[in-house]
Amino acid sequence: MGRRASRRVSIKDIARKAGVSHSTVSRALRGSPLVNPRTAERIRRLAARMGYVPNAAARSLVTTRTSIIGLVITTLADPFLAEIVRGVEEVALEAGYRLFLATSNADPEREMAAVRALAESRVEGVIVASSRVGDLYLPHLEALGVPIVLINNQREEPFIYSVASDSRQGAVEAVSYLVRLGHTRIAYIAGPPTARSNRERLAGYQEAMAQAGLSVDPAWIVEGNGRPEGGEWGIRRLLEVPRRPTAVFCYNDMTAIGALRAARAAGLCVPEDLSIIGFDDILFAAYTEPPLTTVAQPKYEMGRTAMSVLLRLLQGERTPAHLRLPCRLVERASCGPPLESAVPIAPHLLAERRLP
Amino acid sequence: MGRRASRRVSIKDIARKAGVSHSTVSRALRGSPLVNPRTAERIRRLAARMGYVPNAAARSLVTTRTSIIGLVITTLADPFLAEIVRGVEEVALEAGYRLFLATSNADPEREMAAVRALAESRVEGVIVASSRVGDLYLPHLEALGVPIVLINNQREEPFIYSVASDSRQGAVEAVSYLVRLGHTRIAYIAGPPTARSNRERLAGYQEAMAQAGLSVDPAWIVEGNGRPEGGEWGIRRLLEVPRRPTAVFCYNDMTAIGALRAARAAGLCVPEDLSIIGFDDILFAAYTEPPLTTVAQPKYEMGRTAMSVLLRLLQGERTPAHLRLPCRLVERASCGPPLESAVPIAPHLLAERRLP
DNA sequence: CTGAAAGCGCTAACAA
DNA sequence: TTGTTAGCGCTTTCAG
Repeated sequence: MGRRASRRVSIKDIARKAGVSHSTVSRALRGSPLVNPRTAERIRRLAARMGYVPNAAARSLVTTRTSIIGLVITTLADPFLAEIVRGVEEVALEAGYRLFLATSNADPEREMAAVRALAESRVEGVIVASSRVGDLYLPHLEALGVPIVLINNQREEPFIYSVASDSRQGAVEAVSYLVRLGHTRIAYIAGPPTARSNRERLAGYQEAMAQAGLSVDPAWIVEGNGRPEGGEWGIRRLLEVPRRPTAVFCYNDMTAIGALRAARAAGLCVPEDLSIIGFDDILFAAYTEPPLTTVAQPKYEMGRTAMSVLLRLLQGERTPAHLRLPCRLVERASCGPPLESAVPIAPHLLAERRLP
Repeated sequence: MGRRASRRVSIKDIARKAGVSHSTVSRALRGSPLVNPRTAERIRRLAARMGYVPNAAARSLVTTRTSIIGLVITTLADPFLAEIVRGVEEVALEAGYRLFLATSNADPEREMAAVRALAESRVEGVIVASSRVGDLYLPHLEALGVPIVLINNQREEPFIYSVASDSRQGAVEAVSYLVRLGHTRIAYIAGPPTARSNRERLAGYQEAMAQAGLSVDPAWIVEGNGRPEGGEWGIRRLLEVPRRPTAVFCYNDMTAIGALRAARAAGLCVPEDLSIIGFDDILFAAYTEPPLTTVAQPKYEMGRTAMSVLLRLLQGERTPAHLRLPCRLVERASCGPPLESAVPIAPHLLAERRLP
């Protein structure tokens, strides 16, 4: 009620009022067993009444512990990150840690400023949740001398801790789903060639095809860039291939959105003429036309896991350096069995086919 | 290069090596004029070489300033927030402030924990960037006794500082655009009835209609909920209205996405049979089918402005309590002139009309 | 221009 | 069980 902001009350103020020493107050407030339970209770009540709020700076100065974790993100604009951050924060809070936000927007100057801020506030650990961390950034982060956990890092950093989703397994999941649907000619529209996730998804695609005894026409693997344009190019290229695929596995949902658009522009019906499957399960995937079947990454769990790993490192415990969390198929409406006809129906006949 | 993490170097360490007192080092490092420029330079070089990093906790203990701003967000999952946070962070960084993240996910317990964390770390100010802040939350935040700036707050808090986009003006923008296109029968699919933004957009809609000398059939104003389902219901209702509208202004883009879907399901072509306009310009608006014409809120600017207002408050300067930033029309492809025919063409004729 | 000394709010020996 | 004392790393008087 009467908590005013003017000069905050300190343990000394409480001590004076309670007629004890400030160390007794300190002990009582932290639940030390070295205080008479009755005085302890009295002190706690008094502290509450006086509106006492511990000063984190003072405490950390003497304990040399700050209970702060640096959360490094390239950009919040990545719709992917929200759930990850939620997971991180939840575990952090439970363990009494706070989150310091450091976004860099891929600007080197900002990155340096962010690292400096993290250093000055003496973060105890760092979680990097950004697909692409600047080449210079990571070394500077390491110079902080605190444990670092990377989430879904695109480059391989063997010397560091990381949590990632199992892109390869997710890709296998997607492609074998298409195989079960009856497809035999399945294409892959790739993402950024340097991205690790792209290499893994490609590997998963090839593995699933091989497992199904299906051969892969090299023309079915086309380049993309992880954005809608990439999906559009991809579909256009794919439409010219002699043995035209009946299903397309896309590097990610943004690519799939472009693919959907290009397919429509070419007069193809999804999924009747072409099945399209994405990867990521972004918020928007449920609202495309048709709603996008995709592979969901365990975002929230990755966040939780990363923070748990960091916690273990902070307690000096051993923990596996690289964790992989499985992905999960999300069936919506952009995939279906292939049409009986070997060749997709020409666009000008499409309208007819819609009449039952 | 040999920056190791073992016991950090302090100004005393530097002082010893430089043969001066630690206060001289302190002065030199902060660029005080009370030091011989030459020794100052020498000290700074030495500090850099020794890998000195100031200890924010120690400094803030004596200055009683923390340079920390609390950033309160309900959830990062709102795609809307990313740009706002970017703006906030940019200004904060420029001014030497750091951001402390406090998300609550609308969980009262989490909210309390978050407030406590903010209090203990002695944030100097708070920015609340969440459409809906818990009824209990705000009073607790105010008990912190530090300036608070709300961004796009949905309830009216007359006693507090706020930055918001001008929803009414944005709505006028949207509706008069439809009027210019030639529409006279324009509907509004509303958002959450309690939301301030909804009331303002409705007011803007009515204002623009009146300005254009157009009467509003009450049946053209239908309920929604700010999510795609709301848009779907809305369209279904609107399709049954005797004087059927030729254009629909939606409370937000998510509503518009639902509207788009329902229109398609009803066999209507957008924009030929029905123009649809959204609000917010979420990332996804560019990728709907057809790409959504909408009204963009100045997200980034709101973030910057909010932080600037906070800065001014922190410096004890006067600043307007409530700021409104204008919205801006983003033309894409979901709006067009109304068809000459008074009644939309029946679905089975649509295919024909596409061939010219 | 520089140094000595005090103290920010707290924790943690060490005594009593 | 409690109080006394020292000190975390820094800024800031106050004297020189």
